[in-house]
Amino acid sequence: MVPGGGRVMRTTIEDVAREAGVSIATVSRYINGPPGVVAAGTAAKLRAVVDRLGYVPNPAARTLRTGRSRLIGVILSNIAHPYWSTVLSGVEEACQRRGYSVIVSSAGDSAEVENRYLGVFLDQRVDGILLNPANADPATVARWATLSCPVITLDRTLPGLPFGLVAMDNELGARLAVEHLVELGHRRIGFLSWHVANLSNRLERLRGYQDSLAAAGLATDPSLTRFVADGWSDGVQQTLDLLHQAERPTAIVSAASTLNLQVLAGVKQAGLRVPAEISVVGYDESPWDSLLDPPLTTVATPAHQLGVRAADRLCAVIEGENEPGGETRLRPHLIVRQSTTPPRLLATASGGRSGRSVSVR
Amino acid sequence: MVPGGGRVMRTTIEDVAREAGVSIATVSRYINGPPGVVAAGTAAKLRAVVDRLGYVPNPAARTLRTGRSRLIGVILSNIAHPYWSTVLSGVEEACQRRGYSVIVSSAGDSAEVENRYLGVFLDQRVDGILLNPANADPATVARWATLSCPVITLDRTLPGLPFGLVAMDNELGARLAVEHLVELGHRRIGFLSWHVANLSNRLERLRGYQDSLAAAGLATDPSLTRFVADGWSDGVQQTLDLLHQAERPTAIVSAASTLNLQVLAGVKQAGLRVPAEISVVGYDESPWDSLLDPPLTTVATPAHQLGVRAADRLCAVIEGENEPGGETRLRPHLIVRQSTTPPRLLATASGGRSGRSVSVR
DNA sequence: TTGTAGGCGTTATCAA
DNA sequence: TTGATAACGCCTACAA
Repeated sequence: MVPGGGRVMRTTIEDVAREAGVSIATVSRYINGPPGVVAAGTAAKLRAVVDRLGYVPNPAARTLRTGRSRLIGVILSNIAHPYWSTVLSGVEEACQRRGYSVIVSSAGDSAEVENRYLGVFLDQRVDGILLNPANADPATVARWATLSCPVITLDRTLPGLPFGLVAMDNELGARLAVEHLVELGHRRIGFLSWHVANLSNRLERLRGYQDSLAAAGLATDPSLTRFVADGWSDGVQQTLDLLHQAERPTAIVSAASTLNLQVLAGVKQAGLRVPAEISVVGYDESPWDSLLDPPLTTVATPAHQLGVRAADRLCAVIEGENEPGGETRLRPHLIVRQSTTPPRLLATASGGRSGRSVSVR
Repeated sequence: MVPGGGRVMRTTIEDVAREAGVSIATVSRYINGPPGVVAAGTAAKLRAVVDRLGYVPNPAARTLRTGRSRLIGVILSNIAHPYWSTVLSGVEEACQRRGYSVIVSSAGDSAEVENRYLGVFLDQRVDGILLNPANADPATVARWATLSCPVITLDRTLPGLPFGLVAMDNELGARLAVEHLVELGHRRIGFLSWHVANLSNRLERLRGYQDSLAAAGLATDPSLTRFVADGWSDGVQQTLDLLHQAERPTAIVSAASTLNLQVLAGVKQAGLRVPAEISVVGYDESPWDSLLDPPLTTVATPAHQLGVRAADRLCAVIEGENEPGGETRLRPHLIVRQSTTPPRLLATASGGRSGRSVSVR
């Protein structure tokens, strides 16, 4: 049987060689070599033939021969989430620019699924991997450690592994939120985070919160920091708990985009109005933040840019232009909308909310 | 130079053959053939060796030989948009299940970019393509027509081409919206669509609107149907125009997820309250619809499911289980929230909004 | 500057 | 039931 089954036969390097009256080696050199390796006249002739025949090298043959596929594997926790789909669009844009194709997968924050995808990608001989790692157990770490292709992790580190990192400046993000609130006059500021679980990005935001409180001369009351378990209900519950304690906070910082709505729901259930009775700062910019009532003040992170930078770095490593390690940090900025205002005490004294509806972008 | 550069050499079919004391042909048969082609004893031995060595066939070599890559190309208008990222997650899920990998691209609704990606995908020898086609000029259509790999279009047809289609039932979607409003007592119902531009999905929604008006015995007043030009401002403007005419509608149907917010903005600019003074029905379910003020009544479309079905059909075609043509339609359903209510006249008579906050899901 | 030739890892034909 | 072997299309060391 003819290999290739019913598929149309594409033109090969041999067709070009025959048509141009040269050897296939010359064609290959013309295609891949630096300009000048083939004589000017030959090159001109080849250019014409390649154009006319529409020749494109067969990537499978090329991969087989060179061991490089020009494929990049991306493993994200959830491609349907706005944050990650934005990151992905950045990755795709950068890879396209550099001539790589992107294979995607959605691992749902499960180390096991992650591992399965890793296998698929390695089997496909991807040239590099972009990974937003789930919480890593030792077995997984061991597996990742033996990888022979470059990996760059997104958002978080994989502790103990020498991979490059492209992430947000999380300490800065938390600090921006806290400083904004402190400036407004808040003294008791709650902080809601997913269970830290040794994940670097969560640790950093927590540290940013604690450090900036300290810098402002405020004590950290442990009861103001809450860690939420996976799922929808616990975030709401923790927010309620936070608000039901004797001396309740006048503001809350949500430390993750996926917690913003839980915090807001908790505040609503507690019967408090935002921002009159409690200020709320969200994390990450979701497309609906400006549509909420009130529009949410939030720490905006450059997700698209993260994707671009990560892909660029990975391609550079693949092409030997760059060392694999090291970290790139992207700076978030604060978007002040209407969910934050001076705390009631001051608000009353100074005439209330009126001055706070300015939108800084 | 050794091919494969610094990459670790993976175990090949030859390693397995040597280790098991058989020929590579036997190994290949064991790997690919139907069970039973190799003797039971040999199979057992091979299973053990394959396991121990962790052998996985090199996809490049396989592709080179068979002409099949187990790669599927997906061209979407915008992977960062919630609708499309949800579709993509469905595609990815189904492909993963069937052992295919997904290459993504975001073409930004430009036929030119679409074409470039098409080239990239063909060069990569994808086994099939999933495409949400932009508005096609004849040249593009001609190019698509000559394709040798199966294509399934998403959401819209590419007129004149025999590709399979997986799309929503758009007529039904528009009908659900109109019937809901008619039931509430509305008689003048506006309809806002992007310029139809010969795109099948837009035409179908328009027809659904017109037909269901007719079925309800209502005349179609052309001034109630508005077509919006690309961009942000025109949708707002058209909504204003619609509302400023002498006998203004009591309800508006937005015919595209990307128009929902423009309609809402226009209504706001016109100084009308939703739903007291005007009812609004949106299209597609965006994650923020339930967070809007008021929460938006909307025609929800099964985006994830669309991706799953499209990928499944494409894989089936690739594997010869299925004919390439034909269409699959997915049924939307209406989610009634609080942006729709009986028109003022009736509302006053019957006690107003109170009864309408039931959420049907 | 160009050509010859070997081999990358598979699958599939043919013969045994 | 198995083995030997010829491609698949390309890149590159080596020779000319």
